Amino acid sequence: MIRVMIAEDQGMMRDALALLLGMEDDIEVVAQTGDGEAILGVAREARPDIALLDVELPGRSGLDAVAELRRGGVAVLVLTTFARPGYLRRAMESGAAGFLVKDGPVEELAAAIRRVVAGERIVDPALAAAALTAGPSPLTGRERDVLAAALDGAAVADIAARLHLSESTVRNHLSAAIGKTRTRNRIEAAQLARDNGWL
Amino acid sequence: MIRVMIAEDQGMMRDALALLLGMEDDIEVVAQTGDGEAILGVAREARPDIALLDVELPGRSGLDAVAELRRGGVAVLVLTTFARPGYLRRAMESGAAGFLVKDGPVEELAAAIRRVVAGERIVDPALAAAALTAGPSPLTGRERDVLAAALDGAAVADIAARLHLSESTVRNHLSAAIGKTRTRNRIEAAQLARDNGWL
DNA sequence: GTTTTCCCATGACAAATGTCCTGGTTCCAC
DNA sequence: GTGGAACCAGGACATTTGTCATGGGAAAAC
Repeated sequence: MIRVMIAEDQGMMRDALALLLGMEDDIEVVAQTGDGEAILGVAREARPDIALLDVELPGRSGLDAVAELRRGGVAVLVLTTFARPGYLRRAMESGAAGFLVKDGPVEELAAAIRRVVAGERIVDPALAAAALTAGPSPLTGRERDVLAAALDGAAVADIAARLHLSESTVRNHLSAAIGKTRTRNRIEAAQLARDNGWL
Repeated sequence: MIRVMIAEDQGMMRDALALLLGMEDDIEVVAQTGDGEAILGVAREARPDIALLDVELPGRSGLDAVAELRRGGVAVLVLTTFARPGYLRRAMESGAAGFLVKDGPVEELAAAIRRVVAGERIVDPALAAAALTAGPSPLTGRERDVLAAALDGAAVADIAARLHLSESTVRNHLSAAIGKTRTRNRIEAAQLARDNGWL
């Protein structure tokens, strides 16, 4: 019996996946949560063989929990809406055993779970190619911070205050990020970075 | 037997919903599509009693299809990830019989379908309140266009070219939109408008 | 037939943004 | 211990953005 836990914030999707997986003879859903913060605690409690993690979760990204779950002997299958190369890269670097996009048919899911438990690694081939061509993030830590803060339309002064920096420094980081992403302003830069999973 | 069609772009969600609804004794899933353009054609073919429509679909928003389905005698239940007041408003004004957010448990879905078929209207109370307090969109048609074009970080010159306007006109529309939304720049204005479902 | 609203457009101005330069610090790698 | 990279900061400058005043045309409302 394969013990599975599910971390997914959309209630309807979470329930549906749990019900469907529960119908498989060799799979048992032992825990569910919609909260990123709760993942590790729930896993410690339920001791699953494998965890199904969404990337975008309230509280804490599923990606942040991968390494720790791995250390606890739990295999991780990352499940996401967005096919972002940087997500795949981070998931794999943290030791995830598989990366699945929610676009595919449900049958893929149970199959992927079985293959992961059997020791295989699962990756969408098209996405893997994209991750390789896009390369790793060219951004430095601070550039990342500044872009993330710029994403919602904050002015330079706001960003500076939020990060405890001078306005000059913020503008320098922004300019560098715009240059590296070959975009024309902070917004394009921030959105490109987000879409590549660099934030 | 209630004949249901599903328009939803996430394959896994679509399959899962179809399977779950198919397990109900009185519900039969007669058609599925992941393409907004295809909704009307599929509905004509399958002649469902009720259509489950996602808002964000490739090709065409589910909201655009509501009025026409309604005219064809098909009840519409709008199902969306995002609880945006403007979506609810538009759905209801186009004649949708219900509006459900994907956050809730799956049991809600079958129940909502039965109630809609019985002639009731289904609305999330919290969301209805938000829609009422937020009021209708204050934006004029052109302001809407300009904000939508600004959403991805385009410069004034780009927007002007895209909409065949002068740069001055674009700046005037943007300024008006910023004023109406009580935001501080085009980005905040565009994001607020998007989050309210005004685009 | 007048008022209102929306649309388009200009010009002028202040403010914010993006670029480039300089120069300082720390930390790591070779 | 030297070079490189990341970090912080300031100043100067051109460009872009946002605001405001003004005015004309079209359509709908009264």
